Amino acid sequence: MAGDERRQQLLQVAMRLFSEKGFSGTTTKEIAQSAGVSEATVFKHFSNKDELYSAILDQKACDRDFSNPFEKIADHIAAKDDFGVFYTMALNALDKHDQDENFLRLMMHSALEGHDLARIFFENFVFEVYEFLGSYIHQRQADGAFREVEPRVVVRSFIGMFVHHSLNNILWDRERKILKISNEEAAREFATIILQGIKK
Amino acid sequence: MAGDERRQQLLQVAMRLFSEKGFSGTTTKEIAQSAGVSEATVFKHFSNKDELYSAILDQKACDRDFSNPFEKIADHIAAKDDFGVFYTMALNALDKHDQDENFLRLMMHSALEGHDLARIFFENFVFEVYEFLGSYIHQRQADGAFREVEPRVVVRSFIGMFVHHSLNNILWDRERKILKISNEEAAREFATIILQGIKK
DNA sequence: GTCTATATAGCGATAGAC
DNA sequence: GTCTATCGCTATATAGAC
Repeated sequence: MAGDERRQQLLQVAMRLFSEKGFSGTTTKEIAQSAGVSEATVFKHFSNKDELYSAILDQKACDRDFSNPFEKIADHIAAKDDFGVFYTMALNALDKHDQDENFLRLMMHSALEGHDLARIFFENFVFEVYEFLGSYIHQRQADGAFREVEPRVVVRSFIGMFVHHSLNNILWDRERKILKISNEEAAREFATIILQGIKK
Repeated sequence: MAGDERRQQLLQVAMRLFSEKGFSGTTTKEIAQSAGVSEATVFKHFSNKDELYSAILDQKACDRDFSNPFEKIADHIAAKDDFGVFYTMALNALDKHDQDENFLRLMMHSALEGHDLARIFFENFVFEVYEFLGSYIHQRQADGAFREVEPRVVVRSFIGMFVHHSLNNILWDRERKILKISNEEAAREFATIILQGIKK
């Protein structure tokens, strides 16, 4: 296998294992075995275990997916389509969490372990969401459409709904037995609750 | 130090370390050093590392704190004081998360690592909250006070707000710089949003 | 109840052949 | 680019003295 190809494969495998068992809970031996190579090969591609995490970070940091939601809701923002803004935001996140199940786990592990991965994600993406959505809420308050609440509290409440929902699905309810609901329905309910909750 | 006393001390130390670094990220040596004893002493009190986790589980499982919120909101339930129910619920959780910062971290680590601790907590406590609060919402829908929404979706949305808020505080905003808000204010906002969000 | 000393195994990482 | 073999270290756990 070509160098770059192998490197990518190892990154994928490491990402999956780190997301399942955390950094300290994953051994280089497991990574090697899951990739079907020897441990020595792993260390030829990444000089040490930490570098594997850094490589994941580099890859995720460059991932333009993070800026996607803003593009997706730009039209709704411009049209002051409140429901469209919140619904699209939630649905986009829920779908992303479903499509890449490991992502949330990886972030949670990283956050708890104090690794940079989650911090970077937070500073580069979550922070932007607060700014972006917060300023929209502020604007709609000026319009007289929303009541006076600290916009960041609203953003936190809203993000809490769908992040917690995804975490529940991943951690306890993978088969969706406790709460059988599609992402579309969930996004609709969350958007409806938050909008009704802050409207004037 | 007496056997029971030492045992309790070791449990406290282990709980703190597990919550900070997870189970696999914590060494028995660290536990011993933090408690000011030798490793051998740790293994005299707990025959192996896993038993330390089990002992924590036993202790937490017996913790009657978990049933507290229901008692605290019983009056509000009886009086159909909607705001009181949701406000007290949220404030109680936020205060508990503040008072025992390690608790949420321990639960998250445990959940991600697939240990029993979080599962037991979920089945014995969280599940009850869904039942309890869910049936109250159902009742208030029958009263015509709340609109028709799946009660469990409402419960999930609401729990999501304050759990996510606590997680944010613990993981990123320990100094409360990003969102400076007291637990009382937060609980009030969350309760207001959810109530306005589901009222008829 | 606690210690020092030690056993055993697994971890991250390297050397050197192919 | 990959392997086998191996190193040094640390982790869990035990033995046995005090």
